[in-house]
Amino acid sequence: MPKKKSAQSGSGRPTILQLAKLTGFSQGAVSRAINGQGGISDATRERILKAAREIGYAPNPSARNFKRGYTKRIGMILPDLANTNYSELYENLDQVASEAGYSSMLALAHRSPERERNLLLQLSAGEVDGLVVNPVENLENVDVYQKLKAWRFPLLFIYRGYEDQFDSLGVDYTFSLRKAMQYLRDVGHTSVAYLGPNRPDLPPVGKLVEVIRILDELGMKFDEELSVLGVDSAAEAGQEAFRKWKVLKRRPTAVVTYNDQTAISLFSEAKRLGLSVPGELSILGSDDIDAAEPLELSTLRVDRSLMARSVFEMLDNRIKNFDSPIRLQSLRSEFLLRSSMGPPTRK
Amino acid sequence: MPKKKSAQSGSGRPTILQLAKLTGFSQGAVSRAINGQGGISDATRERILKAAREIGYAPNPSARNFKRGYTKRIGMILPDLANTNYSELYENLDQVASEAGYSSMLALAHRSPERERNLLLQLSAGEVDGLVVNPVENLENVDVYQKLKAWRFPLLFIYRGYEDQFDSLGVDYTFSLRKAMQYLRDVGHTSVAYLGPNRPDLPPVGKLVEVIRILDELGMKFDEELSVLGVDSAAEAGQEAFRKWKVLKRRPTAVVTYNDQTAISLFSEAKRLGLSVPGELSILGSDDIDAAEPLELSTLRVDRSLMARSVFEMLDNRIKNFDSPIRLQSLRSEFLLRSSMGPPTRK
DNA sequence: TTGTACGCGTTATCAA
DNA sequence: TTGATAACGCGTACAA
Repeated sequence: MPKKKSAQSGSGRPTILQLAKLTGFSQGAVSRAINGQGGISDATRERILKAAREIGYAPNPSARNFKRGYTKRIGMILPDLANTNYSELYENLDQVASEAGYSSMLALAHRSPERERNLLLQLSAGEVDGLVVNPVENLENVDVYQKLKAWRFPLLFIYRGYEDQFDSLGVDYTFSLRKAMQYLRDVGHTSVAYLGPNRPDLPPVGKLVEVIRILDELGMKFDEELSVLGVDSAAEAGQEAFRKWKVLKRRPTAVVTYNDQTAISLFSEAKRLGLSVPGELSILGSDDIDAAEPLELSTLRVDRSLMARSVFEMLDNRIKNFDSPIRLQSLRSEFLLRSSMGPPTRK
Repeated sequence: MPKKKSAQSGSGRPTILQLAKLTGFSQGAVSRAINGQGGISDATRERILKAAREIGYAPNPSARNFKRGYTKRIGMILPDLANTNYSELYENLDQVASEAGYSSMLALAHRSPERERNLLLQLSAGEVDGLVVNPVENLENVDVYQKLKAWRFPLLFIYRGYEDQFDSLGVDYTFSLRKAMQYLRDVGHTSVAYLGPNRPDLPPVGKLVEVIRILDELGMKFDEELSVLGVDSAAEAGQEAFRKWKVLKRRPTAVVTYNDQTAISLFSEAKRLGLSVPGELSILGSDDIDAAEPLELSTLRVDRSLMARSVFEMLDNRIKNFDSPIRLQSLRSEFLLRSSMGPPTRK
């Protein structure tokens, strides 16, 4: 544990007091110079800033934040950085925030609701001025969200909303999914299966609902029997799917997957078994992660730079005006046709 | 800008004082209870902690860090999160740190030396107890590094060292590269070309040096003429390479690339041109990013979980004992043979 | 075992 | 334009 260094010890970093002593001005003058405020002559500001640069003085952020009561920093809580979706979103948010004079902070919940809870409580206690959260699970930490709201702490949810009580920014897959399904129909597919983590014993949620509804709209069949639900690990989704189809002695001609990782797993397994993609199996992923493009995987993409801008804009607005009305926004995703989708080969 | 809320206003978060008033104990007692220290009876500790949980009290981190003089937090400065290499390394570091009772903080330099400079100065001023840095460029910010050292601030460099003046953790490609080159020789390749950002007008550095040396050792030829140096963008490396080879009317049978992104670009272009990989072109990448595995790209990999553990261990050691001797450590990488490398087809 | 009081480095208010 | 000074919330030394 590093001992706290006393201010007069020569070794530690310089404080505002040392800079004051060095330049001969008062603490207050130095503070005004550093923070670019008025009430100081250009000459003294110049001299103070020059000295600051020379000795490498930077204000102690803890002391500054503590005193100010705000940080000019926003935080983002994500489950992990497992796919490009997250890392690129954060990268963009950091960029946007810094252009607007904020800094940013990333915290990982590592898929643990308890850790999310602690992060929420700690970060909101003065580490950041506002928080954008992709919640790990559904209803685990709602009490904390409510508490933060009662404390007037700005909170924005992404990818999921909370009963219109908080700002939220989601992704709308309806349009892109419809385009994708239309394409499949147009090239000759009549039914489509699904591969994803949805629990088979519960009513369908999320993207699966949309798929079913859209297929119905388009007069196509959702092949429930050949769908593979409840796959826990994206990495093994492909093997699991082919195992099921082997037992059934039947295969779908087209599969919509939960995300690109799942799709790639399916794709790899198909290749391994010597199947032609898209001839014998058309595959649609989702997210457009890095690996999707070189593999020529069709996917659904949301503009992550735009998403970052929206996220920042919404949160910044809530920070500046906490009592403004709740906003529920949705970003449209687009369909990227690549060669993993195409006409089925006739037997 | 959020106005600072006064402590007595009912809306903001509770402070230690409010918790004291609520429970009827003093500020000091509450502090001791929260921090699990002695000098307090179990009964009162119990009651205070219970009340804290109920109202969701969490100590203000700025105030706490400010007072303590340390943060129990480490920081990591990376150029970006462009590849799995970085995001996974940070993810692992965060995990390791939190297991050791630290929190962690990620900052992105966005490839700007100036931004790196500011981050270095700000974060070291009391945001974190130590910093691990993957420096953006070579000698731009050395003065800051020196200054931090003079201030006794713990600093660890990764992927690059600074003249034995700072702890550093690098990656040693010698062994894995030799294995890869041996494999190429054994299956019948006699010469190897290189594709990467190295400036063609300067003496070779980094991995290229190793490649040349190892090929020489193994009695193989480094094909300088067919090598493509100075490629600025990894995404367009493949096109650039084939353009050069078209002019020369000659192609290498095996190419070592700077990293997986470069390799994938080459791979994609080869496929687009109808070439067989590895028959007509063997390709070696480096980093083992997510996209490498489904593409069956051979690559060089360093165990990122091990790397994170080493990083933390070294930095933690420097934090706890600043005057311990400098450590220069190197992690061995391993060769992953996948189907992008194989025997050349005879004409 | 408990409570009181001081100071950490900074910003901001007020008087000079 | 300047300098002195009062907080900010917390941890802790010391007094009770």
